[in-house]
Amino acid sequence: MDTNAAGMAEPIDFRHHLTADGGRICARMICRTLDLIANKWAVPIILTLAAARQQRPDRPMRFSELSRALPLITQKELTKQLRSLEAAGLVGRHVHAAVPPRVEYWLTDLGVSLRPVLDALGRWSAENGPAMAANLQQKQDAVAAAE
Amino acid sequence: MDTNAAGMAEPIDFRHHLTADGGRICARMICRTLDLIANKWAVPIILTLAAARQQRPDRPMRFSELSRALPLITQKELTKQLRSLEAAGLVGRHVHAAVPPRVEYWLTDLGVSLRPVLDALGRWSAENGPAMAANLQQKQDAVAAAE
DNA sequence: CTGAATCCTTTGTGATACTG
DNA sequence: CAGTATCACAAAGGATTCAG
Repeated sequence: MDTNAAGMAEPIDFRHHLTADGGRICARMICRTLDLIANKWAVPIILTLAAARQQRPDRPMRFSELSRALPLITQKELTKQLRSLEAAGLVGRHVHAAVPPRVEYWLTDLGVSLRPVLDALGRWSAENGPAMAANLQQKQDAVAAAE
Repeated sequence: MDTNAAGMAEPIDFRHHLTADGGRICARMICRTLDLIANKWAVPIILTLAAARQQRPDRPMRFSELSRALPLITQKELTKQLRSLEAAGLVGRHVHAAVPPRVEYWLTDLGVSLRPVLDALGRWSAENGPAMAANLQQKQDAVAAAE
C-alpha cells in the first residue's frame, strides 16, 4: 500500500540530487567517470603522466618509461588502460614510425583537468582512510569473536 | 641503457605526487577509496541516502524504501553494497526485532563527509562528460571507417 | 519484509609466449 | 620497443528460489 502517514514515501529520483552548493549532479554521470578511473591502474597511470608533464612539459613519456615507473602493471594491462584513457581523450598518443618503435603518451588538458578531482579524493582518503580502516577492523574483530 | 642525456629518466614514484596546493596524495589511498565507491551501485545508494537524510534527518530509510528508490538494483546487490558501506562506516544499520522485520539504513557523518568529493566528481563529469563522449564517438567512427 | 543461498554469465586481471 | 595472442582464474553482477 505504500502509505505515507508519517510523511513522504514517494520514491526518490536518484538521478538528480541537490549538491551542497545548490547545483545538480547526476549519479549516472559520476558512475560513467568512475567506470573510467576505477580500475586497478588508471589512477596510478594518470598521476604518473601528470607528474611527468609537470616536470617536463615539453617531452611526453615513452611506453617503456611508464612501464618502469609502474613496475607492477603488466604490459597487457598498461596497453589496455592507455587505450581506454586515450579513447576518452584523457591521454594523447603518438607513434613514431621508426626502428626501434617509439610510442609516446601524455596527459591531455582534459586529463589534467581531472587532477583537482583526484586531489579531492586523495585528501578525503588521507583524512578518513584511518577511520575507515578502524571501522573495518572492528567489524572483523566482531566476526572473529563470534566464532 | 636508460640514458638520460636529455634529462631525468629515473623512475617516478607513483605513490607520492604533489597536489596542486603543495600537499601530498597517495595513489594507493585513492585506489582504496575507489574500491569502495567504484562499483555499480555504491554512488547511487550514497546519494539516495544523502537525499533522504537531507529531507528528513530524523528518519532513516527502510530497506524496501531504498529498493523502491533504486528500482534496477537487485536485492542481492543492494544488500551486499549496504554491508560493505556499513563495514567502512559510511552507512549505519539498525535492525528492529519485530514482525514483519524492519531494517533501517542511514548515511553516517563519515558518509556525509564524502559528499563534497562526489560533488566534485559530479561537476567534472557534467562539464567534461560531453567532451569525453565526443572523443569516444570519434574513435568509434574511425574504427568503423577502417572496416 | 528482509534478506540468504544457489546457479549462471560477464568482466577484470594476470602469466606467458610470440611478433614486426 | 611496443605491443598482440592465448589461456586461465577470480571477482562482479544478475536471476531465481527459499526462509525466518
